Amino acid sequence: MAKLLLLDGHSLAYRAFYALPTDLATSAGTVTNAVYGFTSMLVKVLGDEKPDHVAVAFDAPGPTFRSELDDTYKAGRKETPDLFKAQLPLIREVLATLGVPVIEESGVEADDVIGTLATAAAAEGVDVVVVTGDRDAYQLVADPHVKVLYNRRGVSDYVLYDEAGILERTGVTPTQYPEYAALRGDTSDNLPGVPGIGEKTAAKLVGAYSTLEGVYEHLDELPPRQRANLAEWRDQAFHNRAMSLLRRDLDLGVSTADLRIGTWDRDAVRDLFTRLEFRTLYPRLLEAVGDPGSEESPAATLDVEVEVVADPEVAAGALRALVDAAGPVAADGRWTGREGHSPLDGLALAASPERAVFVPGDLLGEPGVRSALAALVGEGGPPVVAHRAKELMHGLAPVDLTGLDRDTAVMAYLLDPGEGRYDLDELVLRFCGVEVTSPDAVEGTLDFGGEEAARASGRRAAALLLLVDALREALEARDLDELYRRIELPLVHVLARMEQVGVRIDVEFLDDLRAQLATEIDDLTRRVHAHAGEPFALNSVPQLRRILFEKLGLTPVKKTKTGPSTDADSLQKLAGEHPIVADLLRYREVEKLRSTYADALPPLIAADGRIHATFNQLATTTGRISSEAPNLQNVPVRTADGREMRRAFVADDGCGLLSADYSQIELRILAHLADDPGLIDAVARGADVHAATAARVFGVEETEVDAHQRRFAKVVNYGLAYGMEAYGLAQRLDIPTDDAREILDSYFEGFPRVREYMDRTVHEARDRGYTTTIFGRRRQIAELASDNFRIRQMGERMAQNAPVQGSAADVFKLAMIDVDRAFAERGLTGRMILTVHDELVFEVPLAERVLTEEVVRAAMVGVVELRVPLEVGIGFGPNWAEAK
DNA sequence: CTATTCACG
DNA sequence: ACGTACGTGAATAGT
Repeated sequence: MAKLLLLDGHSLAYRAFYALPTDLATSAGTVTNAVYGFTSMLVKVLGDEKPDHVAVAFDAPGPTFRSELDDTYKAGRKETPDLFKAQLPLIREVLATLGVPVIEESGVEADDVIGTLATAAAAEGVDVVVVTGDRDAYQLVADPHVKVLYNRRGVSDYVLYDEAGILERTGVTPTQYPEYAALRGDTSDNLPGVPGIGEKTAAKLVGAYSTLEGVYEHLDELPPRQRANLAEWRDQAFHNRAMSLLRRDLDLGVSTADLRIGTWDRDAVRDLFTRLEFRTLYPRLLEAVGDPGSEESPAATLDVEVEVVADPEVAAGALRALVDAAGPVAADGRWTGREGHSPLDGLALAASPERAVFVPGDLLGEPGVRSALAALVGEGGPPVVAHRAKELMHGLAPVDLTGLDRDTAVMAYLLDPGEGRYDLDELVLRFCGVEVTSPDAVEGTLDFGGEEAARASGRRAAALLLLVDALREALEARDLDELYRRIELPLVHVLARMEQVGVRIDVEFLDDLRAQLATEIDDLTRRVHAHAGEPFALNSVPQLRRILFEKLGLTPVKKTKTGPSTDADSLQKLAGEHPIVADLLRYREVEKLRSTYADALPPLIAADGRIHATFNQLATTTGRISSEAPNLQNVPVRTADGREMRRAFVADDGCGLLSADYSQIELRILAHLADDPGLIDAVARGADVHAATAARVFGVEETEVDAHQRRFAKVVNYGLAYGMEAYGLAQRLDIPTDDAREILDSYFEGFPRVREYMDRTVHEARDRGYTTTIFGRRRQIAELASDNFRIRQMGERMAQNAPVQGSAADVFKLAMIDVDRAFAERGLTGRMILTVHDELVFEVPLAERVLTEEVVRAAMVGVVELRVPLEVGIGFGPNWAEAK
């Protein structure tokens, strides 16, 4: 039986456009999210439905019989974004290359074309599947030959409706659907339904009376409210029905036979997909529709022979054999618990994509196996490839992964730090077009002997060898390999060691602090309840809103999506209106300390009395490191009470904590990047950077700068790198926006190259689609191509900030590596324990303090030669609070 | 799962 | 009229 697939091109592409991020773009910056989404939908349904005929219908430009009937039709819709329109020609190009007929007819919509083609084909006995995101197509299912594959949302949420399915979903038959839709209305087409009649009532009425005419003949049988509304909205209802009825009798000049799937040019499709940078789609297309008759087809699945070794002797022998491998050796760790947080349950190793060995976890502890492993992955062994090597290092410890050469997750991060996810399976599919997941790995299968897990791990190790070549090529093509080798790769070792060392916690101190905070919270809770005149959940914003703005009648300052804001900024402004506000602010402060730090830290203390946070190298778009479980980069410091928390972070016996931080590193980076003589001079002169910049901006001697001027300059200095505007400056300085504008203007007059640099940076980012740092780190910024003014503006600020924040991150990471090396060279035993964007904290034996300070400073200051000197501040103390 | 708030650089 | 400085992680409430 023949089968015809009909797609509503416009509605599917539109869904894809909103479902996928617009940073899905080629490296040249062409946004392709709708093209990609639509094409992958097409490939998917071609594979699922295996039709022998196919066509895509588009809405023709210009008026249609519906807009003639109703000049407000679809008026409620937002204007079609340019970013979407620009992708339509590409979609047509994809379809043309694939040989899929595109049909559009002026005066009607895609749905009507589909209605016509479906009706004709069904009459010929052809099965029809209509793929669409438009519910009007439901009416076509009245014919038993026709089904609708409805795209509910996104690109992958589909449901296939036959007649029974429509009845179940809507409560009416396909034939009755237009009657039902007429009563219910369709807000997205600007067709209001009858008030008080929703899906349920509409279905009931149509079920009882079949048609609108039937409903209106029996109005007297209905409850008064419904009767009145139906009567009043009678014209609208009939209008709605006329609008949703599909045309099925168009003269399109094509017959079903014209839509038969033909051959397509394999090279042309591959070239097009390459140009669009669709790395996964080609193999998926081959999988879905088969090869259009050509010799060699790329391996879409991975054929790996995985040997599971069960004996220590055999395992050690296999490992020793790998040492002599000609090329790199890939390693994949297997955990049953949380990755990187428990011993390995097994390790797969591969020196070729065809073969892997899997060593079960219990064998890894055997002395013979361990020494063979140490020789394999340690110094002098072959280059090792791994994915998320830091976690593997934890799993292998005490064996050192000194031989690590390539961490594919880190490589993928450098290619696109905005991606956020770097799953091995996805990367291998994307970059190599190969499916890693074993075809015989059936979900839900019980894996008694761990055999399947072992095979999966072996396949991952083998796939790594394919992936690493593709990634290396991509890094080299973008000049990112130097950044990888010099900074990111050595950093993996430094971070792994930091996580293993951890930071010691003074539990007793923390307990005391916790008790104090709890007492104060109780007290404040009582006071706030008394002010409110009733108890309520203090942490609930809705409840607090009701108390403040309804019961107590305070004046809303600014609003959020859901109501007036209660953030600290707003509360501050309300402090004069009611005494509850001061207590509330204090409550928030103390509650934050308790919940986020005092209560959260103790459960994270390990058996060694230390907290081992995870430092994430792949988390930020700018290149910074982040910290989680816990976040040790936001431990309070700005207020005296908050700073107390830092006393809980202590040095081991006989040691102190040494804290070293770069002074104004971002401002210095900016001075360097902008090459502004004034700013370079102000920063280089040293004594007081903010006073020096103020002197230039306000045209006075540095010694004559008053406190206001210095504060203004300081806020501008910090805000500059973020693309701060007059309004933002005004907010922070609590001055009129006009005054802020004047300050900003004279600032840029004093440092003209800074403004030029900012403008240049944005332009370059717009042209290229990404920004770069001193060391070539890239950040893609798709927002710059947005048609939404606000999003585009945000993109401009990101583009201004990313090179500064990112270059500072480059320098800082390099400093971590250099300090680490210097410690080893100088025989220092201090250990790096924390990294906080521009601050490093070390646990240092008291006897080594002086030398360590010297070494740390020298390494940090000398890490890179900029147009301005780098400065480092150092403190030392028994705990983090006193190490400042 | 999202919104709000808030801690840090 | 809106929104307005970048980058994070975490707690809490509520749908």
